[in-house]
Amino acid sequence: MINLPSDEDLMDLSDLFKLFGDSTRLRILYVLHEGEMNVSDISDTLEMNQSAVSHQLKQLRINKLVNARREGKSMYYSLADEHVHTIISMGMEHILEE
Amino acid sequence: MINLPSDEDLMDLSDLFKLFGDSTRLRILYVLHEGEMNVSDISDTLEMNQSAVSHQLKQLRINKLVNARREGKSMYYSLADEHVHTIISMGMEHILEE
DNA sequence: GTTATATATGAACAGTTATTCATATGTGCA
DNA sequence: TGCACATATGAATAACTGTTCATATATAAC
Repeated sequence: MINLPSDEDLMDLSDLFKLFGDSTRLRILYVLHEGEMNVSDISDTLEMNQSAVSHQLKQLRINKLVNARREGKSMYYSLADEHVHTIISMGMEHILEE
Repeated sequence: MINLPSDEDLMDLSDLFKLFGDSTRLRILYVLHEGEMNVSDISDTLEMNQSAVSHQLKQLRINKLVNARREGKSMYYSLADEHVHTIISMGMEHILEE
């Protein structure tokens, strides 16, 4: 007999991985791995539309992959969790191996 | 200055994570973590359409997350890579923590 | 208050994707 | 060869998702 996680956990888990399944969000996570950064600097660094960045940051925030803090007019984002780095590293190992 | 992976690597990486971003494929991977299994048994275990399972297995195979071998009329699938297990475990830790 | 800057948000559109159905291919056996 | 079983595949559909544009909200300085 096979011991599957509950449907709820499976949904949560696939929702989590969906976040990593987009190269834009991966780029944002890579940038934040260097340290916290505000929205305009992220947009400039990645040469992306501010609105697109903001939409993606919202998803990352809701799913607790990043933290946000306000400083004056700016919002600074940072990685929330060491798992983020581990998951990306494992994935990178996989694709680079062969 | 930030050291981003190449665009190609980022695409490969997001494509890899997309595979984990679907609860059907996660269920298949969980089942295969118990050991190799053929397509009909996977379909029965997960109460899924045979065609749907086959389509998903094809994606997993193309992306080298599973191996396939034929035995008579049946095709037996198994996990291809220890990274699969590590990635899922890290994800599960993340969602269960809080 | 007004204005400028920074970020967030809603709606719309285009592109992608999982599932289903029907059918094809492959294998074993009589 | 013919038939049954196992799996794969192509097309169609429905649902989802990322980006853009326009605009709203928030903060600071005046």
